[in-house]
Formats: sequence, structure tokens, C-alpha cells
Amino acid sequence: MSATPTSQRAPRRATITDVAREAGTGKTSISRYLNGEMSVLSPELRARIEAAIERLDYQPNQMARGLKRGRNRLIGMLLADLTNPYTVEVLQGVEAACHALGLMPLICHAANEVEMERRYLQLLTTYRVEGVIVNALGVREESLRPVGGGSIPAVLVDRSVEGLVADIVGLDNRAAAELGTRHLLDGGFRDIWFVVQPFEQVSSRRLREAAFRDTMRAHAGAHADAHAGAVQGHTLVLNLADAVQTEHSLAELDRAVDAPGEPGAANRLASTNGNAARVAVFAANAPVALRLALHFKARYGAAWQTRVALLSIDDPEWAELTGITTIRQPTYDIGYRAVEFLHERIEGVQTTARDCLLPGELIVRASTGGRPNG
Amino acid sequence: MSATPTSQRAPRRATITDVAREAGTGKTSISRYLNGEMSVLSPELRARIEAAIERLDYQPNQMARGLKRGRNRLIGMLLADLTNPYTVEVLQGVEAACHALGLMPLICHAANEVEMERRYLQLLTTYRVEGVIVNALGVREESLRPVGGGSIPAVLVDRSVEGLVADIVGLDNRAAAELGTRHLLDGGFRDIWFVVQPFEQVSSRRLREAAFRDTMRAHAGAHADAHAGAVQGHTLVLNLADAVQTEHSLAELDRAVDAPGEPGAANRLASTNGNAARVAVFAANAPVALRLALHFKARYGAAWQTRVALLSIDDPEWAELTGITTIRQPTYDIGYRAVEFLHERIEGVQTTARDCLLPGELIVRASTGGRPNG
DNA sequence: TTGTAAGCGTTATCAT
DNA sequence: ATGATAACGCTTACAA
Repeated sequence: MSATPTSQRAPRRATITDVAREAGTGKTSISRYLNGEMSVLSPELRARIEAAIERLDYQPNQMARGLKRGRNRLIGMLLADLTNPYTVEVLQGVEAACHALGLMPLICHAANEVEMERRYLQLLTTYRVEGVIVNALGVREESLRPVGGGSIPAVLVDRSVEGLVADIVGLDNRAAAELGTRHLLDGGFRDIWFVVQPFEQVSSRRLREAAFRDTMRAHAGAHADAHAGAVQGHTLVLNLADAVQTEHSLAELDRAVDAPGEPGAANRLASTNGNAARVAVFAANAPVALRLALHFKARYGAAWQTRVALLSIDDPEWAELTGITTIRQPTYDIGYRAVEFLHERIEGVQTTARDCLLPGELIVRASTGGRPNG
Repeated sequence: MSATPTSQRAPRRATITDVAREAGTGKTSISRYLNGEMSVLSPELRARIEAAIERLDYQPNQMARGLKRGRNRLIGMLLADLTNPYTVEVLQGVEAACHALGLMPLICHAANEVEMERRYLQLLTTYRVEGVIVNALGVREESLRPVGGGSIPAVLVDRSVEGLVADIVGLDNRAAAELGTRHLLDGGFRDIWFVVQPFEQVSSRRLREAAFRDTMRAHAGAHADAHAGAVQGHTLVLNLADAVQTEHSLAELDRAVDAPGEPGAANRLASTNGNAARVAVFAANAPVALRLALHFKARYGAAWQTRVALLSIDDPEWAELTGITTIRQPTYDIGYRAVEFLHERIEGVQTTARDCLLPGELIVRASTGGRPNG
């Protein structure tokens, strides 16, 4: 690292007044030119203005424009967790839509901190953004009140927030969880664990977990007499924010994997393929799936997939590499739609809160097949 | 998706004038209160102001403040590619530093599009950000000129840009590439391929590639007589932006893997462990490593690591899962330092362009060990 | 077709 | 200790 002094001062940027003077006219004409009101400008004047702008390298100050106009084309994008691939993908859709609609997203990353979420929301408000897209932490937060209070247009992504009415767009969680569960059931798995982060507070997790249980129950009912031993469905909470709790939960899962289908092991021989002997683990999202995969690999070695079948909602880049079946979310569309909804609201569309549920796509890979790879 | 009409109009936000009226005083006092000039406010007035602000839920308009003050605490953060985990990690450092320094980063994602980079840079300029942190695409871009022209303070991250003088902070690429290469050499690998995206334009890639070659050459020189057959170092360009070219390059790599150390295969038996028979592939970054891993898995099956030893700069989340040796970049620090540098420049520190090179950390995993796992 | 002047919500200058 | 008043850079009636 080196540093020696030098000299150069940033020259003050040209203002509309400078341009007016340079072009020998008034500010009004410049403003008209900037706003494309060409029909009211003589070609001669227009040319002079154009030249002046060019000469001064003039660029209108958006802040000043926004102040006067009362709108600045800024929208806030509040993100719970950028390390989750889901978030980045949604963001791509958001950016594309913003681009198309002439909006500029202010991206704020709460990094799973409630305090950050609060701070950023306040900041956005202070910058007078015209609306916000919120991928909330999910906690019932007083700080989100102004958002819902009609004070500022908002669209929720992925998660609803208790006591807050707003448009929401995200995965059709019920359908997705059911899709995954049925896939495992169809694959002949008898012992299925649904692993999810603490879900009381987070609507999407809650819905997925509920759908999992419902589907298992429905299946059990339909096949009550067909099979001697019923399938087993368990929900396991994995609190990734707490290392101790995480270890605890993983240990519970280990016991199941070590002795699959314990109470009812007898009926396993009747199965059509080897999957009845393997425990299936359904991860509620990618962070959970990753944690599980890392754990299994550490415990059972590189060939862990012969012991456990992993399925996950979300389709992270390593899923293909590891050969894990997933349910891909239409992330790009989610982001795109969210902006469209917000845009409508900003433009004054008045409706009650809308729900936009997009379907997930099952991507079958080796993990849930009959002959697991190593 | 449902939608039925409702009614509620956003009430205009309170302004400083509203507060002044509510508190029965002038705007000046409110401004003073906002800026913490408590010493010039009687406790009595201060209390009235506080109450008025509370009652009106007043929040000062940053845009107006910025317009008047000439500074808005906004900085631009231009990102080449958010899908690269590296970028997200750097961002975390940036956010932390901004938080600490009271700055608000406007995050712009160019998504590897030169046109986007241009557009965003122009946009940032138009919003009068006080500075920019640029993780440039690397292309020699005329649009970056205003940045370097002293017109606006800037700090480069990871990559320098031709013909643009500015502070730059990033990985010590030379040292990192040398570290990786030596690790492979020490591991007994004789046939090493360095795989990198087109590197003419991107300084970090260029440096890594050069360091790789230099290290290989140095090694060859030092051990010229010791071993009968010298080690072989190859550089392979993988253009991920072009599917056809990518396939072509991968095919070339396949030939090498299928017949490792072709010209000089005789000396392989002399090796101390099995690694002389395996081809080692050194990926210049995570995106390359992922593409390679996916390819190898598709071609050689789940046990591909018995055929190829993969090493990569960057430490993506799947590296641990797959057991791949990596060189981790101090991403968080890179982001943090970048903001600190920028802040100094914004505050008027005048120096010539500084280089801040941070060291990478070698994380040894199974991939480069003597007995590869499956 | 062009220009003047009054704001937008702040802060800064200068009185009182 | 307090408060008019003039900017900041722009848009927009309203004139001319």
C-alpha cells in the first residue's frame, strides 16, 4: 500500500442555470428540453441548448428534480438475507422490472438482524422512496407498521407479516411442499423427516410445514389398509442461528437415520425398491439443505447419500453437483411481479391486498432415485 | 390472486414547516434541533419541538437536506456479478463499513452487462452520490472515465481498469495463485491445468494466470535435474459466456484427464503417491470451479474426484460439501477497506492511487490429498 | 416560442 | 436564544 500526495480538485458540476447562461436563454427552456417538450422549442434554440449541455457535460440533479416533483423514482428493496441464493435470484427479477419501469431500487440488506431491518426501513422512508418491496425477517415488527399503515405502498415477498396487510408475491408453498412430499411417497420412502428453521414467525415456513403434515396424513388415510405399517412423517426444527440447538436437532435426526423406521421396521422388506430402508429428509429451504448435507457428509462420509435421501425446496447451484432433487422456485418471476405490483400501487391503483402465488418446479435428481449414487 | 377496491389515501408527510407551526416557532429552531445544536435551544423550546415532532411523526427529508448541504451521504456500489458468492461477501463488508460511517450504499448490479454498467454509473452520477466503489466488468470502458477523471471519488474492487487511476483493494492475486500452485506441486501433481475465464481484460485474472506460470517455471528450473520428466503447466481459457467455446475448452481438458501427463508418462511411476497419475485443475475462481465440477461429474460420474484434483480460488459454500481445496479471499475485509478508502477520499484526503492487497488463505480439503474421496 | 417568478424542504446567514 | 430570509437545482404556472 503506497500513498503520496497529488493535486486535483473536483470541479463543481454544472447546474441548469449554468446551462441556461451558456446557451444564452432561460432555465425554463432548458427544463423543457430535458423533459422532451421539443414541440415548444425552436430548432435553433434546441441546438444551442444541446451544444451547451454537451460542452458543460451537464447532468440534471435527480435529487432536486425529486424534491420539486414530489417523486424520485426510487423504491426500496429490503432483503432479509443476501447469502441465501433465493434472495439474489429474486433480486435479478426486481432489477429487470425496475429497469423496464424506470425505477431505481435502493437495495438494503438486513442480514437477518431485526435492528437492521428497522434502521433501513427508517432510512428508506427518510429518502422518500415511492414504495418498498419487503422480504421481511418475519418477526412481528412494530417498525413495519408505517409500511402497512398506508403511509407508503408496499409489496411483501415470500413472507407475510403478522398484522400487516399488503400485496404479497411468492411461492405457492402449500403446493410445493405437497409436490415434494408426494414425490418422496411415490418413491417408496416410508420414513420422512421435514426439516425447517423455526417457523412460527415465518409464514412461508409455516405453510410448507403444514402442507407436509397434511399430505402425510392424507396419504396415511388413503393407504391405511393397503400397507401393514403406515408411513412416518416427522417435523424437525433446525435453528441455524443457534449452534447448540442445531447440534441437538441433528443428533435426533442421526438416530432416525441410524435406525430407519424403527417402530415398524418389519414391513420394510415388503417394499418394491431400496428406498423403504433409507430415511428421506425434506429440507424446507436451501440453507437448511446445505447444513444437512454438510452434516451427513461429516458423519457418513462421501457416500452419505446411500444412507439418506435429501430433497429440498430451492435449487442452489450445488444441488446439480451433488445430485439432489429440488423444488425450484420461480424466483425471477417473483421479483418481477413484486415490482409490477408495487408500480401499480404507486400509480394509484387501489385494491385490497393481493396474493400472487407462483408454482414451484420439481427437479428430480439422483438423491431420490432408487439407486442412490455415492 | 384477488383484488377488490378499498379506500385510503396516503397523507402527505409532515415537513419542517409543519413542525415549526405545530411547535409555535420558526423553521430555524427545528433545523437546529435536528442537527443536535442543543446548546442554543432553551429546554422549554426543545421540549415543544420534541413533542411536535412526535405528534406529527416527522422525519426530515434527506433529499432536501442533500440538496441544500451539497452532500447526501449516498455512495454507489457497482457490482459486476451478484451471482458470484464473492460479490455478496464483499457486499457484507461494504454494508458494515457504511453503517459505521453513516453512509448509505446504492447497490447497482450490472449483471455482466457493459450497457448496464454504463447506465448505472450514469444514474449514480445523476443522484449525486459522493463516491463510488466499482467492481468493474473490466472492459476498457469510456463510461468509467468520469470516475477516474477526478470528477467523483472512486475505489476499485478486485479489478483495476485500464487507463483509470484510482485506489484499488482486493486479493493479493500473485501470492494467492502462487500459494495454490505450490500446494499442488508439493502434493506431487505433475500435470497441472490453470483454468480461467478470458483474462486479457480483467486484471485479477491476468495476475493469477501470470503468477501460475511464473511459479511453474520457477519450479521447473529448480528441479530440472532432480526429476527426469519436468512438471507440466497449462493454461486453459474457459469462456463461460459462450457455450460453444466452453464445450471446446472442456473437451481439450478431457483429453488431458483421460491420458494424464501424456508426453512424459514414463516418469509417473517414480512418484511417491498417486497424485502424479491424476491431473490437477486449478480454477481461477468459483464460477469456473463450479462449471468444471459439473462437467467432471457428468463425464466421470460421482467418483470424478478420483480422476481429477480440483483446486479453486474463492471458497463457495459447496466447496466444503464437495471436499475441494480452496484459497479463501478476505472478502469481508476487502469490502470494508474499500469503503474506508472511499470515505477518506470523500473527506478530502489527497493521495495518489493506493493499492491494498489482502492475502488469501489456503483451505486444504480432500480434493488435493493423496487418497481422493468419491 | 420564450422567459419570470414562485415554490419543493432543507440549511446557512444574519439580524434581533 | 430565536427567527426571518435567502439560497440549493429544479419544475411549473403564468406572462409576454
